This record gives sequence, C-alpha cells and structure tokens, in this order.
Amino acid sequence: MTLQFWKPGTVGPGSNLDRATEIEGNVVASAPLSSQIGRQAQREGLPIFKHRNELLYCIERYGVLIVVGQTGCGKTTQIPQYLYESGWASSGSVIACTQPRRVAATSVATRVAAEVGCTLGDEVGYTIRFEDVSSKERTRIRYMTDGMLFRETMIDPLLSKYSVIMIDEAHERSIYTDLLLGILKKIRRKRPSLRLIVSSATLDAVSFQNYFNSNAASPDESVIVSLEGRTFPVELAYLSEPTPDYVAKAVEVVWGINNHGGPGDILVFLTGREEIERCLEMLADLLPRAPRGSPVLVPLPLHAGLSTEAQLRVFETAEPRHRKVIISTNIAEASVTINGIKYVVDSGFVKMRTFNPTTLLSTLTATPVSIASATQRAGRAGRTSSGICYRLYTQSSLKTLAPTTPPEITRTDLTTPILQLKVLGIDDLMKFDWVTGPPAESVLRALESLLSTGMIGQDGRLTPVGEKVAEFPIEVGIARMLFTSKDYKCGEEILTIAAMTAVQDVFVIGDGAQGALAELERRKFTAEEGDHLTLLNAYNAFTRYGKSSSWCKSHALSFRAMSRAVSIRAQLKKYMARFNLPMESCQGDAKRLRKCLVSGYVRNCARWMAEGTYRSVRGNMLLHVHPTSVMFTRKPRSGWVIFHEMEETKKTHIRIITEIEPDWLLEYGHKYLDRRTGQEMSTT
DNA sequence: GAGCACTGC
Repeated sequence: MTLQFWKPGTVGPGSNLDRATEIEGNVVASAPLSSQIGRQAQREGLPIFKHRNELLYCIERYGVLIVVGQTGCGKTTQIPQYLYESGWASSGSVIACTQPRRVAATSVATRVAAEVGCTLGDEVGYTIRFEDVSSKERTRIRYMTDGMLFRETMIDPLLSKYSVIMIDEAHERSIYTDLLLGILKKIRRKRPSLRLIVSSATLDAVSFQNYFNSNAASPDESVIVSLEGRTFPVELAYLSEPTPDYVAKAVEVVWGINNHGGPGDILVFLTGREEIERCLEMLADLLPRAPRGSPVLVPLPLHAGLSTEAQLRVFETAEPRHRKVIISTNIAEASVTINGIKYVVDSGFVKMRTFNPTTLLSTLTATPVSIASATQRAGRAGRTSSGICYRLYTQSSLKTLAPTTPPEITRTDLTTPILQLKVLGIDDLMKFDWVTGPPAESVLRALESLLSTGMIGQDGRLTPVGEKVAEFPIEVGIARMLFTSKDYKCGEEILTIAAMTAVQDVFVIGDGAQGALAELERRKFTAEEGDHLTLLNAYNAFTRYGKSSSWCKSHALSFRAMSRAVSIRAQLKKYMARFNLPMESCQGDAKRLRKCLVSGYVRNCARWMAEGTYRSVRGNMLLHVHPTSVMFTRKPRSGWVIFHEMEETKKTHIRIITEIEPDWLLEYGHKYLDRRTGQEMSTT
C-alpha cells in the first residue's frame, strides 16, 4: 500500500482508463485541493518518515480521514492493523470497520486474523446479523456490517468502546452508511477523541470532506488521503453509433472477442433475468457456428435469483481451450468478484428501485448507469492483468451520465429509518445533518405513516409502543403486527409470517417444464385465504420435514431462503419474549390471523375490480396481481385484500396477498390525516 | 395467464 497525496484526475493507471476518467477527474478538480497533509505536517514541524507514519499522523491530527483508494490497495485490511499496532486499541478500546455487505465483513476479518496470526474471533473478529464471531474482552479489530453498527448506536449512543471507526465503501451510500455518518458527526462533537475514517471513491471524496468541514467550529476537521493500489490498465472501447438492442449487440461483441481476441474470460453486464436468458439463448444459437480453432464458449448466467450452486459455477476455472462468458446483473459490479476476467461488456444500464413517497409506490426500471458505476464495471477487467471494456454506448453519451448513483436514502421508504432515528433522540429531522438530505416529501410521508399507526404522537415524539417497535429488526408495519398478535392470540403464526415475508424468492421457479412442475409443488402449500397463509404452510412443512435441503429441492422451495426465515424467526422470537408478547397459537383460526395481518398492512389494502386487477384504497391506483401469488387466478369472495408490497415494473404489481373483510379495516379504526385539510380520512 | 436489480437489521 502506497500513500499518495491526492491529485485530481489520477483515478487509475493505464492510458485509456485515464482518458475516460478525465471526465470524472474534472468534476472533482473543480474543488480546490492540494497536499494539505504535507503542508500541515511541515507547519507543525513534524517529520514524515514513511507512508504508514503519514497515515498515522493524519489520524492523530485530524478527526476525520477520507481515504481514497482502489480495490486491491489494501485499505480495508491494512489500515485497521496499522492503528492496532500503533496503540489505537489499547486500554480496552476497539477499532471498528464497517462494510455494506455481510460476505465482505466475514471474508476480510478472516484474512486479517490470518495476517495478525490470531484465531478469528480473538483479537480480530466480525459481527453480522445472526453471527457474532468476536469477543467482548479480546477483540480489538472488529469488522461488521454498517447496519450492525447503526443498531449498536441504539444501545450505546456515543459508541464509547470504539476509538476509531472506519466506514468502508462509503461511496456506495447504503442507507445505513448515510445514517451512520450523520450520527458519527454528531458523536464527534460530544466525543472528539473518536476518530473516523471514511473510505470512498475519488468522485465522492470532496463531498465527504465538505460534509465534515461544514461545521464552523472545526472547518478543517477532515483531510483526504489517496492510496495507490495495484490494478492494471483497462482499455475502453465505445460504439460509434448507439444501438437499439444492447442484448443483441452484447452477443455480437462476445462472439467477436471469442473469435478474434486473446485468452481471458468475459463478463457481460445486463439489467435482469429476462435479458440474461435472452442473451444466453442467442449465444446458444451461435455456438454451433463457431469457427474452427476459436475457444469453446461457455456461457453462464449470474443473478441473485439463482441457487447457490448455480452461482458458484461462475467461479470454476474453464477447461483448456474453453472461455467463460458470464452474463450477469449488477451483482458482479460490487457484490461478487470473479477472477480471470479480461473483457467486460457493459450495456450501460442497471435496474434501479426508486420509492415515490406520494404514491407509496416503488418503481423498478432500467436506467443508465452513473459514471462511477461504469468505471467500477470497467475495473472488473483489470484485476489480474490489463483488460478491455466494451461499452455498448457512444463515447459522447458519457457526458449525459450522472457522476454518481443517487444515494439510497433519497430513493427509499424512510418510515423505519426515521422511527429508529427518533429512538436516538433525533426528533427534528429537517435539522438533522444529512450527508444528502432525503426528499422532504419522503420525510413527511414517513412521519404521517408513523403518526397514523400510533408510533409517534401529534407532538412528533415516540409513543411507548413506538419505542419498542423501533427495536425490532424488521419493517414497522410487521413489527406492529407482532404487537397486535397479543390481542388476537396468534403470536406463533404471525411470527412465522413475519419471518417469511422478510425473505424473498421463497419459491424457486424455473423456466419451461421445470417451472410448471414448481408451480404444482407450490400448490401443495396453497391456502384458500391467500399468500400469507401459504407461506405459513410452507414454513411449517419445512420444519416438519427436518429442514432439509433435499426436501426443499423436491418441493420447489429455496433452501437458502427457508434457512434464513428460520434465523429471522428465531431472532424476532427473542424480541417477542423481551416485550412479553405471548407465543400463542391461533389453533387454525385463520380469521383471527387475518385480522391481525390487517393491523400491519393498513397502508396496503385494495379492492377487487376485474380479472386480476385491483384498485388501491389509498390513491385509487390500478394494481395487478403478481403471477407468483396464489390470488393470481382467484377472485376474493369479499372483494378486499391486503398485500405485502407493490412495485411498478411494466405494470404495477402487488405481491403476497391475503383476502380480508372490509369491516376489519374499520374495526381497526385506522385513519389517515389529509395533509391539505388536516381532516381525518377514513380508509374506505 | 405471466414475472423480480442489489443490499441490510
């Protein structure tokens, strides 16, 4: 790891990547930056010996260190060790390093434990949901998910056991990263001895610095440090003309590489399963026409919906004279790293979910990637040697791309996060020091929803039940449902339903005949009342038959999803015990169960219109039943349903649906405040 | 009669 002062425009080595990133460089270069550290150290008469010491000097001198470095520069593994060796973890304090993903936290911890020469969980450990491999007494370097550290602030608001907190991959701007940064800035005002390291991509470094320096009392709170890593140059190629069909174009490019390019595997970025399958079909059609002497092309799909074993196939080394071509979603951009990739083919699109606070509708649409994303994708070709990235768009369209992807906090339902901030005593949300402020409408709607469900009072303060609900590691509505299960005496079943709705892709659907077979299997669990009870049946069958993976396979269930549901259920059960919520069974009384469901889904009710379409009670939107629902083929006798979620893709779909009686809605007495008139609106 | 990018507590 080499420490360098930050220079605008030096994102990565290699001629072409440099040229391409000049656009990125210019964005950053508009901010005045120089080698501040060097000057500061000189002024204070401090000698700079080594890179490592420079870094340690910076953490001593500045409260917040913004570290810019490419993947592979060792920042995640080395910086915590430097701090540890130089005494930052003495007298019982801990160095934390957060990751946005669980796998990253575990794999990095494993590696660092080996480097330090200790058993994982001793001096070096990790903490993720359901897995705490760390010791309260012995662990000095602790890798964890950002969500876990956020949760810890609810128990220890000053995070007093930590001396240094490193927020890694901060440029990804996960919602927990953003919430944490806001809280950590606040904590540092009360506890200036706490040091912060924010690891970021070049593009975002200045905005992070501005964020931390915006405090008038300490205008030079932070400093940017750049680390040089070992990556290889990636040559960029663009289309001269835009393409109307990037899937077909990707096939063409892959075919061209295979027949004329040197050795090395290919990674193609498309947006979703449907495109991936179309691409695989087109490649399969071409395979018999391969010219003699060219490598045998081995196309492999990669997306989150695949089983674990299908996902693992992309890591297998291709046989001699074979060439892997991995057709992937965005999962390969940051979550999954495959070695040996020499060529990247980038469609330039990604599916992004955006929440509309006015309609409460999430939209999932293919949108152009940001420059940051495009750079990250290209970098996937240069991890082990130099590579080439074929971008399926024109070079001139680069300037129409956004520099970075909008942070998750601007695109998501804030009901649960805002409830959690309230637990931390952050009541005035408009005044909270956000890294990026969420849309005002999102905040208002979240508050409105918290008010209407009794989580906060008219004064905006938490109610006693709100305080408890906030602690549950699950959405507000579902947590609330767990509380009302006491009244309906159905804690046992509601808990299972809560866990099952929290995992996705429970039923494995293949294509063609396999899919039809899976459909038949799924019908075995089907409950008359709808999907929630169907999920309950599936879970109960899973436990009855010994929670086995082979049983799942023969019943078209995802073993991964089911096991996760078991963990979530066990965790939620502990919270239920803590709040004295009884684990009673409804003894097959589905009516009680459904009434309880209504309490959690007051925002999500709809009325039957015609042929698989509904109108939402709120907003009168046209809704289509998702084909995976057991309600897809059936009309609710009462004409009314509640649903777990709605999402707009080509149509607006509702998923996980249960039939209810309309008077249950009234019985529950939920009312919404009309924001314009201040009048209470009935739900009917 | 037709479909869901990716994470996290």
